[in-house]
Amino acid sequence: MAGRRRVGNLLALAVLSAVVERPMHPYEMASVLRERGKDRDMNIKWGSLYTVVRNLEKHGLIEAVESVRTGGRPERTIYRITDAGREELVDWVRELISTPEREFFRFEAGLSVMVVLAPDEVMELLGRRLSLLEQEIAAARESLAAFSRELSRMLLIEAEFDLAMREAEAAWVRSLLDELTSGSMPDLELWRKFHETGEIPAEVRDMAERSRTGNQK
Amino acid sequence: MAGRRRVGNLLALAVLSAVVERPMHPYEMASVLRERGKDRDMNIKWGSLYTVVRNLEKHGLIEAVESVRTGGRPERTIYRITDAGREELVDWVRELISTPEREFFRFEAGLSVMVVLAPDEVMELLGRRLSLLEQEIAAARESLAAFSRELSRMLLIEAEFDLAMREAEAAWVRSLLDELTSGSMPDLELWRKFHETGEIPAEVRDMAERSRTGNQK
DNA sequence: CATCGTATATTCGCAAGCGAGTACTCGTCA
DNA sequence: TGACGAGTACTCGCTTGCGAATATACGATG
Repeated sequence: MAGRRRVGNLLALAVLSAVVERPMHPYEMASVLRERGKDRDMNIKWGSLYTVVRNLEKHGLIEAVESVRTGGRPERTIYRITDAGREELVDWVRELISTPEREFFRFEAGLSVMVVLAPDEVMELLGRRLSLLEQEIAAARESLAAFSRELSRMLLIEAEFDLAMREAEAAWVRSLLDELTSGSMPDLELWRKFHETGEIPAEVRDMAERSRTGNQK
Repeated sequence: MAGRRRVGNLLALAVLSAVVERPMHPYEMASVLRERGKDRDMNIKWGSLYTVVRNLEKHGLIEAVESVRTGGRPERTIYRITDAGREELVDWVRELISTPEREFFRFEAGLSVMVVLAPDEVMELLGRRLSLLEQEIAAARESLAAFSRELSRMLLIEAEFDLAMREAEAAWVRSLLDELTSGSMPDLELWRKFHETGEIPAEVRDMAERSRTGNQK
């Protein structure tokens, strides 16, 4: 999965951002990252931690400093970041911030095959989505407000972004739902017919077949 | 990766949505899906096609009908959807539409570690992102308009969603950039200092350490 | 009719990812 | 004092994902 990154997993970014402050052993990285809520910003699976650390070492981005044994615990290997690692970290962050990447929302996949359901069911499902979204937004807003009282905004910027995206999604769903329920969405009757008749409309499919070429990106 | 889905890869959803119309062999599924632009709605890697098809068969969601040989071409196995497959398809779409799932934007990961860069650099990078986003949006808008001329809106709904999300992102970035350049973002001076001094501020980190608990979800 | 490019159709093998398991330690509460 | 639960620290092994390779057919072109 590397792409241009030698270790592609975002957990590697998190690890680098931890060891850049001081040398640590893997379990400590996990604690630090958890404490800072990084597992909420990235999709971190702790099962991958040791694999990722090993790969980072293999590529010279971090290096083992020493192995200490405290009490009877298993031996812990302490890693520190290398110059190459520091460079990778900075370069990676630059890229993540400066370069928009196509995100594939699971919702989008759902929308793109929604015609397998009846329109009325879709409306109901969208309604459910909207109300769940609203709940989440309320909770997120509240928790953000709570944190803001003791934390600089700059450290909460990701949470603000996340909130903004959810609000945008909710707004979009709301407007789609309006169009569907008010009946102002074109071809809605056609769609409904398919589901009473049974199957997919040759005419529309043909249209689809025809034009699909030369899209952006 | 399955979760509750027996075959977790979204390519499996696409495959099901293709074979629900008529039996096909794998390569034909690929052509059909490509033609319909499904590879733009989901993050499809064609290298996974045969693995996914095999897994779908293994779980009884599709089944082989026959193997035909046309000319000297390699033998093609034709699959049709089963009742279980139809059920899975419908249920999956229901879930995708009704249940919002936390998406992990790569940008968010970047934001969450942006403090490793100097504030002025971040502003520059955000500027670059914004202009790239604007280009993409313009292109997407244009291509959507082109398609709309010959295609029902309902078949372009995903593209509309995608566009809306990008617009929301652009708006958010623009407003962040404004706050940073106008200097209205709090603690900006503190941040700048770190980078002249050299390192991360104990005070702020401590704040961070303290409060992180009981977030939403 | 030799050649070349494009479409057809699939296989292979490595490596990444990660859920689940292991094993030990320490504090505490009865 | 011994049992228990929570935390510490890591390992294992299966599965999935996917880039790259393979091999043949077909039509166009010189």
